[in-house]
Formats: sequence, structure tokens, C-alpha cells
Amino acid sequence: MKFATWNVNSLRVRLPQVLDWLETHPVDVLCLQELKLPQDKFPLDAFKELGYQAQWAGQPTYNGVALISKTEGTEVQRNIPGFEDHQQRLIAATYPSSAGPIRVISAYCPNGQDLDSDKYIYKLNWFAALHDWLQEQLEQYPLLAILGDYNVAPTDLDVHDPKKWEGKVHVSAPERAAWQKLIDLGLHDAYRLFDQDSPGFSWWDYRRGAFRRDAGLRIDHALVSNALKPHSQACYVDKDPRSNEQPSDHTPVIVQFNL
DNA sequence: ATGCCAGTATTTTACTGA
Repeated sequence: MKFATWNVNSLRVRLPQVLDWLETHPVDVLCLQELKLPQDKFPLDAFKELGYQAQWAGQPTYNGVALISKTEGTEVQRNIPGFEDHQQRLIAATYPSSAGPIRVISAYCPNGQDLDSDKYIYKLNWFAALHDWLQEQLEQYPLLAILGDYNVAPTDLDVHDPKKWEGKVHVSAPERAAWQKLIDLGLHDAYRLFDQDSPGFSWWDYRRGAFRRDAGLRIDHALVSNALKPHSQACYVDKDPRSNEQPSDHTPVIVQFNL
């Protein structure tokens, strides 16, 4: 099995690229973020024509997440239970595998904007709520993967210019502590389970020729549970879509399992 | 310190992103 995550920064604009990518890179579940689509504008038929099912949580203008899958997910959960949130940032569903049901989560963690912003407080609160809910989910679903745009670069290895980013949003100590709390639940950063010959950047700023200079961040991640870890076979970034005409500023991250 | 670029909504800019 393969799962992937891709922040598409508007599914309306990026739909042809997503369909092209799925045709050439079939996966069992593709987690999308930043649909920027109202719930009733999701292009379900386009995915069905490719043989995929889809479940999503949309809202106008901002946010929005989806699970595109070969088989339709069950036990679908939108947003974090008990966490009052008008922003559509999370969707979870269960899929069959040879080792039993796997819980897959597509997450668009808040950006935070700046350390002195209300949005930064919201980001930390969101991570705290995610942590508590994941703890319950892991008890219920030992095989669990949560993929998405975390808007956190876990270490300086994940930052093109750590000095320039020092203390800023995406790398600040409280954000990295929130990430570590997720890891401490018994989750593993799939990219770091394997020898890598690239920093694994998954996002490059549209400005200043950042992609050409490889001035990126590794902020899109796949976390796998203790029980799923031994089934993990590879994790890699596909940089190609970042070279497309009219690209998203993020590119897909893929994790492969022997299931 | 700010805009650089991109998308959206409304518009002749503002907001957000990261």
C-alpha cells in the first residue's frame, strides 16, 4: 500500500495536476490539504472517473482537506472531536488492509503566522487538541497514519537556512515541543525511518526563486504508529510537481507499506 | 522593515499563506 499527502493550495486550480499525478503515481490514499473549496464544489466526478473515491471537508476560501482513496473510507470523522473549530483542517477514515483496518488522517495544521499572533495561540491549541484525540485514536486503531501539512519543521535539518529561520514560526521551540508530544504518543516520522540522500523539503516559497535555489522546508509529514512502523518500507518526496506550470508551493510526500 | 508570489473574495486592495 501507498499513502501520500499533498497541500495543493486550491484544488480548483490544481485539479488537472492532481489527476495527472494520480494517473502516473497511483496510491491507495491521497491526503489533500488547502482545497479552498466550499463543501458542495468538490470535483468528486473527476476522481471517480479515475477509479477513486473521495471524502472531504470543505469551506469557502481557506483550508479544506480530503481523502482520495481506491476504496471508500469508513468511520469518517471531520475535525477534532470536542475542539470547536470553524476551520476545516482534518478528516479521518478507516481503510482495510491485509493486517487489519488502518486509520488514515489528512491534517492541515495551522500556520500560526507570527509568534505574537492570535493565530499562533490557535496553532498551539490545535496541536494540543490533536494530541489528546490521537491518544484515543491510537488505542482504537493501532494501525494509524496521519499525513499532512504540519507547518512545523521538526529540526534544523529540515530547514534550508536555520540561522535565518531561528525562532520564527514553523521552527519555534513551542511548535517543536508540540511536534515532539505527538512523537511521544508512539508515532514515527516516516521520512526519518530511512536513509535519505535529500533534505526532503516539501515546500518552497513562490518568491525569490526559492525552488530553483532549493530554499525549502520539510513541513509535510507522514507519521506512522508503533504497529504500522514495521510495515513501513519507504518514504520519499516527489519534487516533480513543484516544477509544473502554475504549481502548488508544496509537493507530494509518499509513504509505502508492505501491506 | 518590507515586498517578493499566489489564491481568494471583492476589488482597484485586503487577507492569508509559510
